[in-house]
Amino acid sequence: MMRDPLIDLPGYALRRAATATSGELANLLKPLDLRLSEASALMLLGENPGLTSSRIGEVMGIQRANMVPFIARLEAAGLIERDPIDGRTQAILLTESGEAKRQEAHRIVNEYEQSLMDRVPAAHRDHLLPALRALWV
Amino acid sequence: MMRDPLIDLPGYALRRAATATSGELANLLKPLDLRLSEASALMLLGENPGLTSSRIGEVMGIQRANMVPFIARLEAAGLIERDPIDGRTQAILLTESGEAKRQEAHRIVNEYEQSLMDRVPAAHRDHLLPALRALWV
DNA sequence: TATTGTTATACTCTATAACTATA
DNA sequence: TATAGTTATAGAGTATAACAATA
Repeated sequence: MMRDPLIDLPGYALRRAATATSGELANLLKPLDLRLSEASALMLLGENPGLTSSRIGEVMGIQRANMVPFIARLEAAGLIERDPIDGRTQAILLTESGEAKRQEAHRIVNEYEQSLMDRVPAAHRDHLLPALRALWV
Repeated sequence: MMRDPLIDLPGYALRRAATATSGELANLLKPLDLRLSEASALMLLGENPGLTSSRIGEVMGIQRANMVPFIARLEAAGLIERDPIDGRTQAILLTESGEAKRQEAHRIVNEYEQSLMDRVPAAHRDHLLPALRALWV
């Protein structure tokens, strides 16, 4: 009854899939009062304590300028603390409550990621991640 | 030298791939003064003249409330016009200049989508779209 | 001179609630 | 009573330019 010229475009499908799944996971994280990007940062810091703000931004693809309110919110929530390295650089560390929050987030995220893969037909499943990596410069 | 626990998560890779590629295409469309979503709408209207605002929103996953400024901007740019169906419903039609813009956008988008697929290793290429469709509810 | 963190600002996309006019 | 379009508003992510303090 109508022809949709968009659904055959991989880039369009990529955007739709990303916004749909991001919204789902964001809702699962809402009870923790964590945004998606914040949960990601906690997980990154869990494996790499003491990263600087700039370095976190590089890894996660967030610009330095945008890291300022980002880190400030995590600090205000008591999840991280800053440990000065020298006069201009600060190591970011999880607080005790940040580590607890990280564990909760980790469980929710991993469970969701598993459910995502379950939704992908088995024949395509192993191809998804490598294909995505090729697009994500 | 650092372990990134995020890059193995398909949902995370999906977001990164989507934002990276969306940004690239958005830049290609900037000379046309078209946003990504606007180019998509023009392409949709090209195949389906006379869709209502609500219907466009349903197909593209944009909420009714957000369609108002969206359609208003396209109208202000002279790319579409509204043709009242009854007292509360209006068909959206491409103007002549909207159709011209649609053709330009179509060329740029299709070229970019092709380049996207070229970036995906051949072994994974045919799996990408079906995998994405399974995630995009 | 280059880098880290910062301020200020703007734009795009998404989300929610509630209103109006009409079917 | 349900629907199409609308208003208002907020939040999240991204982008750019410019600055201060420090290395």
